Amino acid sequence: MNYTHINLYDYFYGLVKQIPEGYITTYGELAKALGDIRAARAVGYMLSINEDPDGIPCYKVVHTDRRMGKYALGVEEKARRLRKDGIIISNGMVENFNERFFSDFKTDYPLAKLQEEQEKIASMADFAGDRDEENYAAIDVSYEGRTGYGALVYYDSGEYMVKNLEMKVNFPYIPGYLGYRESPFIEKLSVNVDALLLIDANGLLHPRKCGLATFAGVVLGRATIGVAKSLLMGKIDDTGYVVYNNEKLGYAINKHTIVSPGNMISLESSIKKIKLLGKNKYPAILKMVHNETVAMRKRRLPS
DNA sequence: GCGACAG
DNA sequence: ATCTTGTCGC
Repeated sequence: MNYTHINLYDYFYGLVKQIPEGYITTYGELAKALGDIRAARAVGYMLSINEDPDGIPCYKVVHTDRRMGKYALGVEEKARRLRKDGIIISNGMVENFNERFFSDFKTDYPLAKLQEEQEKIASMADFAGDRDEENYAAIDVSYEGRTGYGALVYYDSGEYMVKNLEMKVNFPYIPGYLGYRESPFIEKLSVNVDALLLIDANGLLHPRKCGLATFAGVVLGRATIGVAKSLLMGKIDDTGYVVYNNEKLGYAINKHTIVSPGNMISLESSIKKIKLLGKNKYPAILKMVHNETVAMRKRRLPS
């Protein structure tokens, strides 16, 4: 199945260029123009790694509470550039904020559209049944800026096999949209690997029931289980289930091992599988693949 | 004012 | 995830 492959970095930098001369906006307002306020931190991140500070005027972006915010070339330089545009700065705060606030972005709210797509993908997911594969594989990705270092560790009758993949990413980390960032890695790494896929993320346990494990599972037509290291949403009840809106969407093997079904498997069967892999601990194969991605990144980053 | 916010 | 350019809600 196909899904939207948007370059959110390019789209975002295009929005920043829309801020008119003499105006400022906020991290949050840019996030809303992208289609989701939850992207506010990603806005700051994308500005921070912007390679063209003269072409893309990130100094025009400030905090919602009027604080000036940070700048790669230093806050002094940010203040200098803002003052040159007629923005009044005192004590690190924007004084003429209301008069100079720009929010009229020309946008079609891409993240809002991706949310609709996630709902559609979730409706195609299969959260029922057992799996009888003996073989399983785990996938993870580590990052340095826009470069992702992905790995797959495949277990087959006593043997471990490793695959690696280095790729540029066009989508930042935004809570709730991990599928759009990491699915390309899962797609390429899992080719010709006949195994149940363990994904370092959630599946069903997601605001739109479309965490990375589900997203990639449906898109690739593969069986997946999500194993996250922390809670995205919901509460762990006294029997270990993660409950959200009175629905059991996941299960906490422990505080740092949160299981939820991805695709072609039930929650109960997912729990059984992960418990089999390592008693009540985080599965060793996920630890292995994570270590592998970190090693890849450090190899490429001699420090 | 502090926590929530997959990776 | 890395090593830091956020915002909202309790």
